[in-house]
Amino acid sequence: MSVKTRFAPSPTGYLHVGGARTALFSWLYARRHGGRFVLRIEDTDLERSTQESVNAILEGMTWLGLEYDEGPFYQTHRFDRYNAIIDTLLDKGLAYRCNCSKERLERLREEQMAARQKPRYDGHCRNRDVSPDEPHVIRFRNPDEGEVVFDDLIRGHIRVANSELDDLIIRRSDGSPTYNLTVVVDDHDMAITQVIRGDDHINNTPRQINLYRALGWAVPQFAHVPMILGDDGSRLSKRHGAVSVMQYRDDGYLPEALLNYLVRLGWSHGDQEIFSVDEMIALFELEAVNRAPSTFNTDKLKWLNQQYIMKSDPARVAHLLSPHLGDLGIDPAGGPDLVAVVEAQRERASTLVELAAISAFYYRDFDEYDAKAAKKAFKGEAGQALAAVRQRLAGLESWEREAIHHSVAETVEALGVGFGKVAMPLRIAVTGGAPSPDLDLTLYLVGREATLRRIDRAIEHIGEAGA
RNA sequence: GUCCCGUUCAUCUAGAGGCCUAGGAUCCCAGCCUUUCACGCUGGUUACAGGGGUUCGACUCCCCUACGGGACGCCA
Repeated sequence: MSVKTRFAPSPTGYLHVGGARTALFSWLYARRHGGRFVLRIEDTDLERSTQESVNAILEGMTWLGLEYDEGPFYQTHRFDRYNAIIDTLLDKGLAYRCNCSKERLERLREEQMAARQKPRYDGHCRNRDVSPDEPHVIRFRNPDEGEVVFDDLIRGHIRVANSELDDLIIRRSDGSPTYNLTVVVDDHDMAITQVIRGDDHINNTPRQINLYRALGWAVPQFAHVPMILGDDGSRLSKRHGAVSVMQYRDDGYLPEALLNYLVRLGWSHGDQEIFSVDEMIALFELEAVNRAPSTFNTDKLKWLNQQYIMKSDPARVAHLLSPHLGDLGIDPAGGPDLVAVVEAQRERASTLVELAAISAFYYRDFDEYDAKAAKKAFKGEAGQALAAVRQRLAGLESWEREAIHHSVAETVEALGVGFGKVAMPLRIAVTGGAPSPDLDLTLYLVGREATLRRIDRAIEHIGEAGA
């Protein structure tokens, strides 16, 4: 049977990093085995599901490049199918109507807790033959005896006694089907071969297996991936900072960097840290996924992001950088070639937001000098050095790196000082103190006009400070 | 409370009984490189949760304890 996996989020919020990793693992498994990947929207909770959330999830999947082969399917479009299955179960006596009041259920629960027992429905309505005409829910008749055993592809052998389970509700009193029923019907109907999902579902699995059996369906394989924790060891949530995948785009991360970070969170292939998407596909194994939950670490994500900024095609980085420059009010079209700027600055930033910030000076005069850098550079004979080098730069026939370099070198020689005495003030004068590459390259990219203008400004600044 | 699952450096992880005086990566520290900042390079600090077994030998197997997480919804 050919492999088919799925990602089945409920649209009650944005796509968060935990869901994204589950989707990634599922997607990788399908790609690795030449199978198909399905996207299914589990929107049976009419109260909380929203179209905005569906859009946000779709947008996140697209940004990460997790393209699906089928779907998105919506469970709300399949109610007839679910109801048909429920009716079958009812006819066969494998499900029954229950009209227990919330009060009774609440009391039962409290009694069981008090008696140090696991709260579970007591089967009160199993043989009461509740009329279809009165308000009721439908419960699945879970087996009383025996146990459910399954081999989780990640967790291994798991066994749960049926006595631990109870008769779960499969249709609400408003007539809508519930999760545990719909997920089974869908995974069966869509011929899912490996159910890869978060391990918060591990306790649901035995119930679902009982449903498969009652319906006479083949049980798929399961793989429960551990969850992602925040830096305080609790389940990752908004209070830990960015959890929305799209937030990472806005914060200047490349999708492939996030993907690489996510794939290494809970999975490994020896000592390898950097994986292209093709490598992930070629090497991914569910068997190598860790059983323990892991903590999200932004420092490592940043390092990976920097690696990708440094090694990716500069034209692509430039393309992704543009909107971040736009956020700063900069239109790169009005200055040096953005690709050249990216090549010059790329190893100095760990996010595109940082890259934009340290590259702004190529496109516009900065507001003020970095205090520390200015203090260090604009002292002693800095003014004279700047004036001297300005003269040479102004007289250059062509504005080329080599010529610029010679101008600086000649100034250094003429003044009989160390290289830094000229280079430092010049660099700060032109960049304001922002991280920058070789001086000649920096000046070349900034251009003659802006360079000379900024040198004059620095000389003036030094004069004011000295006076 | 009951059940399920988990536990190697601060963090992500390697380790499938001897290869382990536990390896890699991030972070941190020191040094080198250097006209700034980085990148890069070199080195350093730091871990098998605890206790019992099994074994000639245990990070690896078993048990208990502790700690952590999850589930126990007419949520998914």
